[in-house]
Amino acid sequence: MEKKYNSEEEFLKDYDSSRFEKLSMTADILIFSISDEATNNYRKLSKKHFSVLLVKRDDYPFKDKWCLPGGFVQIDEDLEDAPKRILAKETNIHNIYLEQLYTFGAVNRDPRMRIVSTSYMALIDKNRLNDKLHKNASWFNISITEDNNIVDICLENGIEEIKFKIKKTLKELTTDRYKFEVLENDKLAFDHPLVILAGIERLKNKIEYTDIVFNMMPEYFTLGELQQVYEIILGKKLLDPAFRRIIADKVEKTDKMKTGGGHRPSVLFKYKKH
Amino acid sequence: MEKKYNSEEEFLKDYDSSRFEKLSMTADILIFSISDEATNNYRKLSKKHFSVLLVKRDDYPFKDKWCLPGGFVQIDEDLEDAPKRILAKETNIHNIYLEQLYTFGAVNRDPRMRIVSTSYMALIDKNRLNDKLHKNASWFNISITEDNNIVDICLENGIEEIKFKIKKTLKELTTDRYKFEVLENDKLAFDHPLVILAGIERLKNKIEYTDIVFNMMPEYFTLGELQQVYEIILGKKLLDPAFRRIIADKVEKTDKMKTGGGHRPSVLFKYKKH
DNA sequence: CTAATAGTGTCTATTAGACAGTATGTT
DNA sequence: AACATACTGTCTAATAGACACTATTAG
Repeated sequence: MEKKYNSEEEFLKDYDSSRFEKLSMTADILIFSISDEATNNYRKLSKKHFSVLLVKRDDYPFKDKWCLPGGFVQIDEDLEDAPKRILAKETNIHNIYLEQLYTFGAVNRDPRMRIVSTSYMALIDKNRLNDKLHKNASWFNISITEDNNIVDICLENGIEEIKFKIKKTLKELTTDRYKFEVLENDKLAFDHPLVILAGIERLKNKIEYTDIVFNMMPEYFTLGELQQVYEIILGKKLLDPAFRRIIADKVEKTDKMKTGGGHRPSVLFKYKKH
Repeated sequence: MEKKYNSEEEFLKDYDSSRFEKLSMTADILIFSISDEATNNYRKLSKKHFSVLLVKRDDYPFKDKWCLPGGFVQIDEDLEDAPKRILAKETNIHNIYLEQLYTFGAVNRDPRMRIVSTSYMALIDKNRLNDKLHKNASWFNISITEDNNIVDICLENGIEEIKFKIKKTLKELTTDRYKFEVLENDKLAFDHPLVILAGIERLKNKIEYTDIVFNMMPEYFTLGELQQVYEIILGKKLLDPAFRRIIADKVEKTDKMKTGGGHRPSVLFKYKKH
């Protein structure tokens, strides 16, 4: 029989916080951005890639594998402050777009002990980064194909290639939710393949009904560049007039132009808030 | 200087899991359903309500306040199994729609100690529940109004009324994300006002592009009933022909009819998977 | 007959998709 | 001149919104 208390204070004074075995939490961050690939044809636009920042692990566990930037949530730190702290360490930018993605908590997801991880998605404009990357960090371009509910993801940074496959199976009857299962993965630590996929899907989805893309754009951009970004994230070509109609009220014409491309110059636009 | 290890096994054997102070986790579940309100006019359809299951707290902390069903995540239990276990205890239904909502982790959200809580949203058809509710549990009808970024929510179960207000403030520059702040709240424990709002918003959003509503519908229903459910969740009237066009390929006509309403009988439909 | 809901036809307005055409810089 | 991209006009198809009308039952 439990003891009876007369007030909240009395109860709290007596509370045994070790009644349940405690666990650790980490925060992992998917930092997404857009990369430019130089072209050898002076006329052509530089090809854009959608990329994610990974860190090579120096230490155990998963030594020499790649993982998302992350770290332990401190006992006196709000959950959402952990990714902010890590982001500040990893980049030198302030005011970064950050949103909570999903909390992963399989019992054996970490070999050290029970660790639950809340993942976050951050979107940045790489150009603001002025090369202050952490020494083990590297941008990987993402390519993704899906066939018959098997998702193939390939990440490459010019030196190394990371490939993995994830199987999606319909979980419940009346839902759009899937169960995700990692089929092949040599080079990524933890359950990070799942986190990466979750982030890509969230972004793909949100780009259609929010303005989050602009977090990855420089201050001034051409509509062609913006369209390219939409195209690589959505994974499909868009028709120019339709695209321009849709984003017309999200952008603002400036009096600047982008010239020097071996073709007609393009007007530079700015993001315009609602 | 850290010790150097030669293998993952060696490292793990030596790993000190108490390097960071650990914390506890709970899972809270928003169980949503649709309630019928009896009418005194034999002709009229019974009014439908959108409702949430709350539990009155018998013990400290927050003794005598209402809260969401929830409990501690066990050390040897997958995160997503915790809400399933709690749901099984609270209801007698299997195969319930369950989706992870958000993880709340403010340092002082629980007066006992550091507790991070992952919230889940469950959708059920109350009719399958055959009255096996937990003794302290009760269904509350939800009404919600928003004015000038202040959300007013009122929950009532026929006996008691729970009112609270939440202020939404735009957080970041280029996003749709808000910061939520509870302004008034006497009767709900913890940060559960925030959890409830997060759930309502998620559902409101998802009802438009998924089939989740059908998790709250009985096997056979009329299109009028289905439309009523859409209307209370979206908080607006819909036009019949438009509604029927939209859900046409999600439902299947049966040869059953619903009669006895003092008006033209209605064909009963079933959910049809894509 | 009447109140109340069920269910459909159709017109219009808006939005999305497609294609063709014109414009203009660099080498 | 020619290449590559920028940008626009317009036709058509599909979708959403609105309204009016018919149908059918219990009391």
